[in-house]
Amino acid sequence: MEIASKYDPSQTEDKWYKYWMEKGLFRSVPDEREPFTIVIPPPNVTGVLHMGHILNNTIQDVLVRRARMQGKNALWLPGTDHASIATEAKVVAKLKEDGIEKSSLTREQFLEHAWIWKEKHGGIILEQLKKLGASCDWERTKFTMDESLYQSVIDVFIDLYNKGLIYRGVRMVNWDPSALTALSDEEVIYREENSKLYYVRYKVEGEDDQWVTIATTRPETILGDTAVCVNPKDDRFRHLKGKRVLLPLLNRSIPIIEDEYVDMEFGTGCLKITPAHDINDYEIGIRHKLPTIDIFNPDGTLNEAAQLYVGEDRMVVRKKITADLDKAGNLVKIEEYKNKVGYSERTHVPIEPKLSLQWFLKMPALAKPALEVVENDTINFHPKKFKNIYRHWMENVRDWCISRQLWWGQRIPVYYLPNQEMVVAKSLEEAFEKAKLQYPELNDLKPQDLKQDEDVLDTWFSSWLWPISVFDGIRYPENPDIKYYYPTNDLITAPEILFFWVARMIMAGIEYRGEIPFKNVYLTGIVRDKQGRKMSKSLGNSPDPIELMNKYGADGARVGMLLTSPAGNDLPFDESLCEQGRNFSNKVWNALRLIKGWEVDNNLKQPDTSKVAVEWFDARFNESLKAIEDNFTKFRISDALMATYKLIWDDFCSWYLEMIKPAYQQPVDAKTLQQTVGFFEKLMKILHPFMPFLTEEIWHLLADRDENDCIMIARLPERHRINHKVLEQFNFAKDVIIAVRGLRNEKNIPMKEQLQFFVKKNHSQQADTTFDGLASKLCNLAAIEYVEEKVANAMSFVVSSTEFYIPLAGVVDLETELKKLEDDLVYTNNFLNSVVKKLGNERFVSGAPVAVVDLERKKQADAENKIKVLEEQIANLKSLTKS
RNA sequence: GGGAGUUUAGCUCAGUUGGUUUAGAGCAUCUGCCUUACAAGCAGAGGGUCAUAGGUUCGAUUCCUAUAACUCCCA
Repeated sequence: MEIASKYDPSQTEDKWYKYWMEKGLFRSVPDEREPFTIVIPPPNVTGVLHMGHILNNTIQDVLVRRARMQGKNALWLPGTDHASIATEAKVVAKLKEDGIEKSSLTREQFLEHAWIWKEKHGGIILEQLKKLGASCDWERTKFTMDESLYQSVIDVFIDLYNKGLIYRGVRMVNWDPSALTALSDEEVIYREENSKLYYVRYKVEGEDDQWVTIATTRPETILGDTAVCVNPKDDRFRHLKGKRVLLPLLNRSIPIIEDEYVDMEFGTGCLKITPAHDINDYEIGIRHKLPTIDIFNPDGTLNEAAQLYVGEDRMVVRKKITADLDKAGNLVKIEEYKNKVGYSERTHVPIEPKLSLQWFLKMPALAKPALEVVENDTINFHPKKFKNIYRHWMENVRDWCISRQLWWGQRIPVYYLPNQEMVVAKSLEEAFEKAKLQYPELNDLKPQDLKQDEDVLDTWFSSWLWPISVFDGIRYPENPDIKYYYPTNDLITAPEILFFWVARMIMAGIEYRGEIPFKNVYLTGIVRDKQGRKMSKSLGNSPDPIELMNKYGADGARVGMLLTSPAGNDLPFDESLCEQGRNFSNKVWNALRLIKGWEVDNNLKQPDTSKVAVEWFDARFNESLKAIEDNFTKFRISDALMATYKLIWDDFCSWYLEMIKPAYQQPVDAKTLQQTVGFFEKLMKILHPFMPFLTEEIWHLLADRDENDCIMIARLPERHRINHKVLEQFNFAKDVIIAVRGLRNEKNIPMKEQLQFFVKKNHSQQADTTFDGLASKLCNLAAIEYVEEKVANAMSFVVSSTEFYIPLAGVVDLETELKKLEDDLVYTNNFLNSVVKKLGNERFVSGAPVAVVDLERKKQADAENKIKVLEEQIANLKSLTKS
């Protein structure tokens, strides 16, 4: 069979994915095996695949494929998130393009459009994940607005309301005047801006020509001022205590109050207080029982309460009021000023702090057990450092604002009655029945008198149930799926949403299952570009993952992402990483080519060299396997991959295959071939979770297999005892081989030229000839001869305290040889000194553990032996140069 | 302003309760090779005052304190 010299992923990847799907290999149903479950962090329906998804989903696929190959019943459950605000913004924009205003539609009409949009665009990411090789059980794909998940959210709202944990209250929220909704803090982006600081003077009431000057970045909010505040320690304003000032333009009388909050150094040390439009002012307002005057309409224009500029936009008013203040003689000066302004992540308009009636969930009682399970390591974070951050947040947790002024999402199941009361119920019918019972005085109440709350719930209020609701465990807590798959095993997500999502899932898990939702949380790094900026679509600094996969193969891209992404560390992405992944694919591919290219001779006996090679590689394999397994238990995925990479590239390809490779056009013996194919299969199994496509292709090329015999459902190799002796023997031989190669390199001796080779053991050490045959083969030595005397006219080197000689008349340069030996001697002497110093220290010898002292003694003996040999050689060479 | 974290080779990172040859890996760099699996390759080499200053200890990259720089979170 002809095998191309370059591996071509486009010939294999789609083919095998289709094959796995057809065979139903991703499917999981409960059975008697141990389950292994991962639920996907559901991507937004608005999204397209970006580099963060590639990283995150590759890690999940690695873990789930490995678990499957360990014989567990592995389920990776996929799905998407309805992403309230992002999706609604997209749909609104799309409608606008078609000439439709959202305000012209009813709620039902709008939702119809939204569902059409979702059906069309919602599955893009999941389709793209298939190209990555994601081994999800697609038959179980869920969406946070599916009927069962929607109803679970409503049930939970009602339950928490009945438990007294949900309440309605006034709070300062981040208001998006364009989307007309409250935003969570994480949906606000702060940008440093060049703005202006306006100095405005207020006249002191009842005084002739006394003024107080304040500094503000937002002069338009003056119309909502209800006080002026100074620091009680500030002597400059002592005389103003108890007085009042007149608001410019309106001449409203407001008090001068004192509060420690005021920074005496900033501006004039005198602060205007607008409780309705600034979070700090709001808190001062509460402390001093100030009235609040809300001067803005929801869309950012001024309302009647402002008295002036009514109906005009806040940005326009800022210009107008500045001019009017100037005209009225109130404007003192304007300074250039840099400050941070919050913008809406979705609509990019400046957010407006706004007082608003919202629904809240009380957090402290939910947070307490959720902190405990992390503190006592029932749930483990990887890396551990996130435990501190988590604790800090959970100890300072604030109530959760769960309402959003949107249509796309789970509508709040609260119904308002004509008598200003409300009932909470699953449906209008139920609410109606409840209302009649609770308020019999409303005797002619009709269903249409009930008005359901217009708002929907925060998207996180549905995703915090995800690990339960995907198995319908809220509505049917005893169903077989939830009982089998919950709690899930590992959650892979980004640190940015540790609080908003992870913490809340833990709370929901404990509240509704009495059990944690997952055992391990692996926090990935953030994918950044070379300048350290987060990769994002808006910056346009992200490569298209699909093109990346086309260019380097999905396997190559997966390896590229994993290689330099230790948990929790940011990953400055570089395409060359994927190139490295592709190169590795090709290396593995060519190992296959080599093996498949050999003729087998069944009459041939296995050479001793191959027998030794097999013994060594078996030991090396088990040694690496131990390290890889260890890395996996610690969630050090990139280290596990690197260990696998080196085992294959360095140990298998560079050493083992060279050891057993038959001479050109010579056949290989059957036993060696069979053992080598066995090794290759084991290596492919270990590699499979990282590079699923390549390994499946090779699996089927290595042997004729039954159509159901796929590597993705094969069992991982078992680890056997490690033969440490052969590893030590090899390490010595390896040093010798590298030294010979170095000499060839240095002296320009081609590989073809065979070398004479002499070995002189010292200090009555016995020669170990186990690897002699392999050394001869790999270095092209004529023979290895053991001698008692030094060899003259030869190049030489020392490994440990054994001398090696390669006689080569003409090329030996005594001066260089001498220099090399002397350098080596200096190094070894320095080393010996450090050891001797340590051992000469009385308190070290008596204080350090015996094993440590013994080790130092052995180092000393080794170094002394080597020094003796080096000194002899130097003396010998010196006598030659003289003569 | 409060809290957390980071600082080890040109880059990205390991370094597991302080001792495992005067610190390791991958990539990059340099040198020599188109050697009949692979130039997406082979063989070899160089490269670090472990951020700085103190302290504890027989011994510190590792523990403590201070300083500096950067990052993130909260306000």
